[in-house]
Amino acid sequence: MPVKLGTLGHALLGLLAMRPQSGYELTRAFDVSLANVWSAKHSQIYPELAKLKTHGLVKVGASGVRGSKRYTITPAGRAALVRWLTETDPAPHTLRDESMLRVFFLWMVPPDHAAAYLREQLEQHRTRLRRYRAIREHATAAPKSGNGSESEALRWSLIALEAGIRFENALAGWSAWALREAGAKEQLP
Amino acid sequence: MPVKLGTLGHALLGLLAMRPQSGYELTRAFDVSLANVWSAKHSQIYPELAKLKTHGLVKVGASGVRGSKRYTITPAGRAALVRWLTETDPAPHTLRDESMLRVFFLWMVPPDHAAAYLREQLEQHRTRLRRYRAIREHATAAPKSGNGSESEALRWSLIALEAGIRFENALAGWSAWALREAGAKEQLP
DNA sequence: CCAAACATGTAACATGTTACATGATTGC
DNA sequence: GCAATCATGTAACATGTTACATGTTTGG
Repeated sequence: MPVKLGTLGHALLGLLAMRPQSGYELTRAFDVSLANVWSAKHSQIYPELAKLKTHGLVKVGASGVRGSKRYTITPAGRAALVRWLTETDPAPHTLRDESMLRVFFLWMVPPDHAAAYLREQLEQHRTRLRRYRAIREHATAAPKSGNGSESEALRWSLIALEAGIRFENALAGWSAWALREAGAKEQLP
Repeated sequence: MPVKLGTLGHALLGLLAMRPQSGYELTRAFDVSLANVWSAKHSQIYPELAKLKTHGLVKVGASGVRGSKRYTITPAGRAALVRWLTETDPAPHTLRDESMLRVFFLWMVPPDHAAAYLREQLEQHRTRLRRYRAIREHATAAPKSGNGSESEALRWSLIALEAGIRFENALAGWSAWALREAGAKEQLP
């Protein structure tokens, strides 16, 4: 019977399918490119890599200069990843958004505080939007060589990035609208 | 020293601030209105309510006909909720979106499967969009009486709903764009 | 030399999910 | 009578976070 992996295990396999990496590099990947869709700390990643290794889905190659372990995906690992992508449905809606949850309860605080909250949300969405756009401009400008896997993976990461851009743009628009909508009550004497 | 509550505890206080409810009703609230921003199962809710009660943030009134317990928020509970809203920052970006994570790895599967995946995402976003719009149309049409808290809470839940509508709309647009973008490679001979 | 970044791991705790367990009421 | 819904709880397991713990290398 094959191992039952969670989302984290598959995410690690997906990152290793692009190129072999160390646990440290994988940890950084969760902090940067993947940060907006999934996150994981190194304390969760190292044990999970050990688990993947036990089940033959990855293997460790030569140690790097500072004692780093280079993990490589095995054919069995690739097969497991493709099965996950083709034969299982994404866990329905794992969205947990504390920022939006708070909006439901803003009627409890003074109107000026609610407005301040929305203004801050607006600023945050705009900041992320600028950052994402900068990344996109940078990535599409660079010629970017590499093996086939890496350039194909880059192509799809840009597609995901576009989702982030549209998402932040929509939510920035919403924040501005909500700010007007929230104030509407007070405008009237 | 005051209790340290997680997001769930505050979400329960927020729901109880609108009106007293039973654990069962709160469970349903997480399945419907709040489902898109936060979720919780009854097995997590009942113990958390007990914890809130222990710390005097809620109290139980008369039992309902089928042995249901009517939880009511206390002044201390309201104070704790307001403190959370005004004095703490939202946990930075708790977004976990398995559907979008998978997009990063779609280069691994045959192009027709990747396209099928995106088409399914498009359908799901459109479906939710229709559902949200229906809820908005229904809610804005109804006169909806109730106590002050409830109508103010409704006002803010509609503001949150608008975010959901704009979000699904943006992501539906993205899905359609991604479908074209993904196919672009194959079009060329 | 020393701080920052590289690099890996474990332990304790918090949160969240699935499965087990039980019983009452309503509508057909 | 019986199925669906209402109603509450616990136990076992899985996942995720914070804190503890240690050692290397590079660059200024």
